[in-house]
Amino acid sequence: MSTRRETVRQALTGSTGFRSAQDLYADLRAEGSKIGLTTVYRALQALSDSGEVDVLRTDDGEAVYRACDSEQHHHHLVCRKCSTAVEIEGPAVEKWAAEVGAKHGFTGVTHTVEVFGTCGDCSKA
Amino acid sequence: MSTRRETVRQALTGSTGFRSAQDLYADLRAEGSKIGLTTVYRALQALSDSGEVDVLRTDDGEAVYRACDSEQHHHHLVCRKCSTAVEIEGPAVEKWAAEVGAKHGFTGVTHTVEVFGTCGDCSKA
DNA sequence: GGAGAAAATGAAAATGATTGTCAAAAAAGA
DNA sequence: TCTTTTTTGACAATCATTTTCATTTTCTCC
Repeated sequence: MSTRRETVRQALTGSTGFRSAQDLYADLRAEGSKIGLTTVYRALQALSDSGEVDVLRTDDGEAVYRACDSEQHHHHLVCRKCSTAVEIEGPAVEKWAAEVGAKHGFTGVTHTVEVFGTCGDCSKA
Repeated sequence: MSTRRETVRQALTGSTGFRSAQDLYADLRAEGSKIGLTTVYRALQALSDSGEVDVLRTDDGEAVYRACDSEQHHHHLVCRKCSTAVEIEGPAVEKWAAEVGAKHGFTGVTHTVEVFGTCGDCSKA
């Protein structure tokens, strides 16, 4: 468990929203850390491989990460302005995805579900 | 309606799966077309802007496109081996997404839902 | 049909996120 | 402490996508 990985994990934990590697790197440098960009990428890679953080892709293909509270399978309600996210669950969706996959003869069925919108705070502004 | 855009549209229509710009470009060149890569990108951009084709991102961030039969809102069941896709609908999911968004005070709620798996043909092989 | 304006095209350069390389620095073991 | 292993980070390399810009094609009006 390297120090750097821990640094990145904490930077992520301190945020409620999804953050990009570049973004986190800029923040860490801004607050005085001498961490390198490569290391930030490696830490995020390791953290997502181990399932400690969730990853998703923005519309323009950039990978963004989040340290979620729940260890279990869940989805997100993400603000498209400030990227704040709420962890959500949808048992019905899980079942539906599995069924529709099986119905068409697919095996090893998984799914991605993300809900986007403008959060209450951003809606006011 | 330019000729080139029509060329790209047809190339897409001839495929049941999601295709990347690079991929389509290679195919078109292989079959003798003198089209340029830039034009393929521009055509796909225009087609997706007008809603004529659907776009999604692969795990590694590459944009892939598909000419779907349905003009209406729908989702996809995509084979992760051959990328063949089946258009699917899930009224329950639509409702759930809208509700969960509203419950947390989000406005302008949209969602992305994709189901992945290995299709019957690829499962055999 | 032809001249000129506007839109489309494509080659090549630029961009930007992400990954690979490799030598130096830090941590772990003995 | 000395050696081995792991981690780190500067820099270069990749690769999809976008920009730029000059050329070609299409449109439009005469």
